[in-house]
Amino acid sequence: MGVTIKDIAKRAGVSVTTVSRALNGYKDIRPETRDRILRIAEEMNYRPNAVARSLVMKQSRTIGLIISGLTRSRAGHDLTFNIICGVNDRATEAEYDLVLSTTDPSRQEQVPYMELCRRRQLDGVILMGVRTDDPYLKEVLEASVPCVLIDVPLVGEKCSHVTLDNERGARLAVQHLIAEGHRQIGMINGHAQAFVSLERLNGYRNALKEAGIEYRPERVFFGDFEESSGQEGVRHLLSRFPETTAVFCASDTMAIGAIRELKAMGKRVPEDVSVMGFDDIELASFVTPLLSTVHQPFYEFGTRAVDLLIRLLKGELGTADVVEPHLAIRESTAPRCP
Amino acid sequence: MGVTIKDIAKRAGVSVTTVSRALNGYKDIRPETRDRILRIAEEMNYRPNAVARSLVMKQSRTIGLIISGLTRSRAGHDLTFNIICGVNDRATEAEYDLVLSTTDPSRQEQVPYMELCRRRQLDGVILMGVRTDDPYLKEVLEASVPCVLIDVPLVGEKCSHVTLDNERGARLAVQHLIAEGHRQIGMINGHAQAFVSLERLNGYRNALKEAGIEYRPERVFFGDFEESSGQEGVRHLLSRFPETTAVFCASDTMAIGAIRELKAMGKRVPEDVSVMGFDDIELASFVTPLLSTVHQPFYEFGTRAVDLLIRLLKGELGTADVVEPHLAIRESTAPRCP
DNA sequence: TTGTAAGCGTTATCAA
DNA sequence: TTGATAACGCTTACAA
Repeated sequence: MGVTIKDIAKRAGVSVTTVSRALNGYKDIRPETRDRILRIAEEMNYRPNAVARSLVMKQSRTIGLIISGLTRSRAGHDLTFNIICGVNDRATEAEYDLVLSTTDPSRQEQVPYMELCRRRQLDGVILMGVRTDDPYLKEVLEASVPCVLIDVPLVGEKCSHVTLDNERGARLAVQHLIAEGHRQIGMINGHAQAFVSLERLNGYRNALKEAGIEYRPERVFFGDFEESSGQEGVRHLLSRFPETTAVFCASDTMAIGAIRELKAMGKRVPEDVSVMGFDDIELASFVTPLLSTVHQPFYEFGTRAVDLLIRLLKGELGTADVVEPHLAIRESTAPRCP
Repeated sequence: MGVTIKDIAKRAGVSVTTVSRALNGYKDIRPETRDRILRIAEEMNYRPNAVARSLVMKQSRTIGLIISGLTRSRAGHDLTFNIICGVNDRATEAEYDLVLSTTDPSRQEQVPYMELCRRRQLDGVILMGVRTDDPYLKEVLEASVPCVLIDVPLVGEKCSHVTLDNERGARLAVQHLIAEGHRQIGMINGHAQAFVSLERLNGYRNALKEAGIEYRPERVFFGDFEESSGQEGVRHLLSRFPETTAVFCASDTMAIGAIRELKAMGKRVPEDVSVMGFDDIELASFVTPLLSTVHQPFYEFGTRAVDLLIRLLKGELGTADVVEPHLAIRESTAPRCP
């Protein structure tokens, strides 16, 4: 089937060593010999066997993209997809192959992190979707395989991460609401097992504090990033605090749910209640009203993750890459009506 | 670093052959020996090296998902993502690893199809996004590596495909429009290099023919599946045929563009003009008005593609898997106003 | 500048 | 039931 360097060696009347040297661009080889070998390889339509090479080189030029809970959440589609694209594009540029792998906490106990890496001789791993209580987490830090986490603020010798400055993003969002005159501001957060939820909550608290508004924990509803929990959150929040004029949501998907529920309750958005999202998914620019939100450059998260990983692969120490958030103000927020 | 069967052999006082046999569940081995080896492997935290195994077995238990033009089109996000999820889930179930790879026609001339397969010893490939004029196409049919195409109606000895019955889907869509009283029906098609465009055009023609409505080629605008070409299509169609009361679009994304443009022209949807989409992407259920469209089960395309591939891998002959379309009628279509 | 030979971790063939 | 040994396709000391 496949042409091997042995075949080329035979045809060129040299040893496999020489062929290997020619193919890999070593210079301790006579130019004519090299050219002849290259020509023959071309003629025979030779393709190197990456598997054999991996075996001897002990590295595969392959990186793993491990996504925890891929299909389970509908909320993360746009987000996940764009990260995948970013990772893929940058990995391709850098001539790394990409193996896609998904898990969920239940599966991880049988198939530990390292198994995935070792089995495929992955040079490095990009890991996303892990929760604070995820069993992978401790493995990652101890592991010998370089790893880049997305949205998990961990740094180790062989471990970097990329994430938005979530505290700042949330703070900007709530500051905006406050600047528009709102003071009765509720929050619909993600679940407490996501690092970003905690950070966004801090941003919310800090913005209130700065403005001299009392923080009340009962004003924060913990959902799960999905649309239905946005609806739930609104019901919960508005039944307890009917005076609420603005809601800050930790995801666009929940913001969409919130708006849906507000409409169902006969409230107008943004006239009666302003709603601020987080993520800036594609949908945010299509729903009615258009969503005001905190923009996250997901595609760039992907490319940056690969860059971080490549640096780790070169032996550099782990580091954090925190990207600056910025607001995308559209139609779902407005000055408080007097 | 890694524990190998050699290490186990040494510790167990047997040969590597015996270890291999024990690990692979052969029965020509004394149970006690086997159990002892298994226990030792467990103790030493042994993980098989898939790379070494691939080299000797000449198969990798890996399938390639090759996507042509992944990032270029914004239109295909939801579609592509769901197919990826389906492929991934099913592949994982069947214990195949997945390598993700993207190309575009320009890159293909340097990196031919077979190179990808051979380099990674892929057992099989799932290929999507290819156009009628794609250089990969002839390679695929000649290649020795089993391949499943998505939305490309090709069958070969080692080549299957999965696709919607696009002709039928389009026909149902246009029949619905006709049943609602429309007779002045334009079509905004995808580009002519997509197989599905041709099939959907046939569906449109056939539905008209059945109803005794004259087919006029000028009523068909060829776009590129993207939103902007939906807008363009509407401008084009309505300037020539102001009497148009319904537009059938070959993608939801174009339908959204079409609606946007109609609104900009001061037309109401669906009161003045009905708009029918195709795909049933997530967005279709969020835009205003909600999109009437032809549903495509993308996730299932992914799982079915893997199933087809596995059958090919078992030596079965290539086959077609054509899935039945069904309509999702929402708000963007309505009976023609008298 | 080139070749010999060992080795990467595994499976497979053949004898014992 | 077990063990040498070769093989998979490649890289790399080391020697010539």
